[in-house]
Amino acid sequence: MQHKRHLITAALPYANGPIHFGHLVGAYLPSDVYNRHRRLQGEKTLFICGSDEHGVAIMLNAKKAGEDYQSYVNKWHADHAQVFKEYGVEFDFFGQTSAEYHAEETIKWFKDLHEKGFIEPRDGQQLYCNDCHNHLPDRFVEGTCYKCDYENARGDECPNCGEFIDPVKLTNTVCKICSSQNIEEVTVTQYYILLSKYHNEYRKWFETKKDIWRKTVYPYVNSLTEENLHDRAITRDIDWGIDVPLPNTEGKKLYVWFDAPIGYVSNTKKYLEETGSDEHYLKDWWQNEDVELTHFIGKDNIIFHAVIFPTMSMASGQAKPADQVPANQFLNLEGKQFSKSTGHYVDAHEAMKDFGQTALRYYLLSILPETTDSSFSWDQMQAKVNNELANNIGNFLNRCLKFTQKNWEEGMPAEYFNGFSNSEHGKELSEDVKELNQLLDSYAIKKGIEKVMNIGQKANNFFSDNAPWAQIKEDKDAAGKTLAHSSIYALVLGSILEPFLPELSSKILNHFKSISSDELKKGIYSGDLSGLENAFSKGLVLTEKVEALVPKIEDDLIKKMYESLGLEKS
RNA sequence: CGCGGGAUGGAGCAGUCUGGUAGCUCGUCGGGCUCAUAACCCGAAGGUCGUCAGUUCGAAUCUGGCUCCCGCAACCA
Repeated sequence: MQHKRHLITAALPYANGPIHFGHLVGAYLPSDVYNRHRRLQGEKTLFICGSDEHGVAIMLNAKKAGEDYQSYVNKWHADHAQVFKEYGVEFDFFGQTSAEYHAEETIKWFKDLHEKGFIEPRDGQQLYCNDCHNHLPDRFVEGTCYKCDYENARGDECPNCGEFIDPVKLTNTVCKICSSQNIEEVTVTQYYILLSKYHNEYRKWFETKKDIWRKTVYPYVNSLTEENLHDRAITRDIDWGIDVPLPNTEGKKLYVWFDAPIGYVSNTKKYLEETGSDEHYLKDWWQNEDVELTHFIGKDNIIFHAVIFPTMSMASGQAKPADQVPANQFLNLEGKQFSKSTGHYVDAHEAMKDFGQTALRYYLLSILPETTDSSFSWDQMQAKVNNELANNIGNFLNRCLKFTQKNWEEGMPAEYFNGFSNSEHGKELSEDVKELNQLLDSYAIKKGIEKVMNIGQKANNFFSDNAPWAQIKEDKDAAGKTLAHSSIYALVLGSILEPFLPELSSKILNHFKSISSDELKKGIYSGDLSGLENAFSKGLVLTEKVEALVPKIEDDLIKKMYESLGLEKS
């Protein structure tokens, strides 16, 4: 089925700390590339994100920072918005789950699921700290394992024997919030979402994804859901979050992971309202079968986007389930995990100041962990940016544009541009661009940017093989034709770089602004070069000053990066 | 024996579903060119595809065991 609309979401960043390269490669850069790609194909897209602002972790850190919850999350929300701006990640809307409009939407979902019999209260045993007065979920306690007597068993799993721990059975239990041992077991009533009731319907839908979803996603979800779906508590006894919309539930809030994914929906609604659109967020988007819904996430979020949210959506009838969940693996830094606390960490804002958007987007996109965990290395970033981006693409543009400008100051005549689209090179270029489209259609973003580099290499080869510097001594028209056709390569490169490196793309296309049109751009992007001869019917005059488009990364800067990590440059 | 993914020339990765001369980018070495950001072009060296066993005429690819790395919901974002 050919989709006409694309609803694209990127994982809601948790408003509890900085966004680093791992988050960018996991969800934000690939979703941005995909969104720009679909837009350039002329398809209608909606790219939605927002801050995820509830949950116990935020409460603890806000308290630690001595701030009230709202201003704490607002601060991180603003910081994240700034990172996205710097890295050129352009959401149509970036909302907040602490906002009133989000609570309204979430309550609607809760009531709907409740009325349809998918939510019910259950009594359960829970630990409560009498010193800091917190209910203690499993990750907030430690104790002695009741199976192997290991003393530092976590509340969810014993690292020694691998047993899945029931936290109320631990002995010598310690509160991880305040280190108190004054912990008691209390009986609490929480509301559960009965995912198990929807197991058959879920599997029926899920099994249609067998040959569509990535092999890092489908087998994993399959193993989690084959037997049954676990009912999950979706309320908590805390004082930050959305109130449970039922009588006699004072002090209970909705669990953060219940409301967070609904944020995609509420933010869509808010966006359409704010922009004065006459579209309806459900009928035109979330319930529209002609919409392709894609969730870009990291592998840690698979269960929520591939199991729980689709089930909530289908069971409530509020929304269609995801079409695609192209989850990415993780990114390491110089072979080890990013860790802010140990300083093995790179601040995304600082990196942007030093390297700029084009270099960072290029390197990060070229190491997207689409199939396996990958590693960020400053040495490799320097090598790849300098050798591939600057020397290949950057230098090609420079040599092509400078040569043209120097020898055809008043412009190149139209006839030089004729014949390219039907030539061997033109046909090959057209095929390559079509292949690029297919790669991006199927979420192969890393292969996509490799394809673009490959096209750049071919452009360089075309230039070198024809040697216009030699041609011009014998036959200026032949040299002119080489340069005109090279300019076409430059124009095409500028167009197809747009999803990946929007800043570089617009610098390239700026040289061609006299001949560009939306129609031509769309044609080129789809691999149809037939509009070129008409576009160049008045020839080409390069009026912009030609400068090095991709500056190289100097050794000193890389050395500085290694020093700030406390590592020797290898 | 909980589940899923991964292990491929110096580095980073593709190829594994659908078995048949091991591929890409970077790095290294040799040559060419000089329009260009000391750049570009051509060529070469370098891998028993984690390990052990099996199936097969033939295995990176299929099967089984093992080792190491990453991740993992069931009131934790």
